[in-house]
Amino acid sequence: MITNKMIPDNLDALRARGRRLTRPRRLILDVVRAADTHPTAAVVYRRVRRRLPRVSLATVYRNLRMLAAEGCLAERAHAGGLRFDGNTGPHDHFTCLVCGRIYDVPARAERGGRRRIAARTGFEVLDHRTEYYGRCGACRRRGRSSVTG
Amino acid sequence: MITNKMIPDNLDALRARGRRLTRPRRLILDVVRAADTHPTAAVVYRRVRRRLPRVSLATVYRNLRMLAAEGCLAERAHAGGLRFDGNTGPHDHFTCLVCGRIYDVPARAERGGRRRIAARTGFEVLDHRTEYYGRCGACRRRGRSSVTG
DNA sequence: CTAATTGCAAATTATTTGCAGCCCC
DNA sequence: GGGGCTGCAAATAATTTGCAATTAG
Repeated sequence: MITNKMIPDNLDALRARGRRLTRPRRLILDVVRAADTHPTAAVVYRRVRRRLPRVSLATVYRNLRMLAAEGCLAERAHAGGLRFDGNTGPHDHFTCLVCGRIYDVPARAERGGRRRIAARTGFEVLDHRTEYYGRCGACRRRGRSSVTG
Repeated sequence: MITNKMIPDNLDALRARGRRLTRPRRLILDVVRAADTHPTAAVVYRRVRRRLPRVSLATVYRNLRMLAAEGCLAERAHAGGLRFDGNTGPHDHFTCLVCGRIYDVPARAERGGRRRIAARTGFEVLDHRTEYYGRCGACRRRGRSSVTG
């Protein structure tokens, strides 16, 4: 089990870089970190507004982008828009083709795949990421087909 | 080396499904298949119009989506918009962080990663895909840093 | 204090849709 | 010749930006 307590709170590092820790900013980061699956900007916006109703969508977008640039969270392009991931540690993703939810799964062990690509292509490989697709436990139990919905 | 000759020309299969092989449709598929890297809808649109200047952007979008649904090409969400891939065989991708180009690379051998995920999560894993990130050969030779551009 | 940050509204960008006419099969 | 397809233009959806007012440090 991974909790936020185990992840060093890089808010102080942010402050050191001249970023201010405003109420909306803290809350946006909290919401993303507390999220079960990987929320879109719109979802973050709705959750943030439950506690701070004056926050604008523009502020949510600005902060999500800034926090991603600062390494406090990860930004990922998806069909239907960007999604944000409060887990910055190494891990892979599983996308349920039925319900669309995206789950974190433990990272696959690295067995020289990067080196192999580099050797074959002459490219400099700096990072890699694996995505899995299928049917999650909940949808499986409900007997929902991944094709017919 | 994989060539289009080895991929059965599923245009006939399309026709069998009641789809018509119009001039724009053929050309759109040709353009995507002939593309070096993975074009956006806008890029496909520009290339198609070089040969068929009356084609509209809406037609390009409609056909890209339809051809993807029919399995003639693959659609992938990326920062900056959707991209399309004429190579429907199994392969992974390498994204150059300097120039943004996306290259096909041979698929990593499957070593039980899917089974492992299934065992740990109880999910039904149907597919998986690995993305590599780094600096491509051209950008490397030009000495462009992946950070400073 | 004062520069970063915000809310609001308007601007961009990406993608989809409605519909009358066109053209594959 | 009839229904799928197309072009055009207008509609949505997603994201960004300008700017005066606000606020953290």
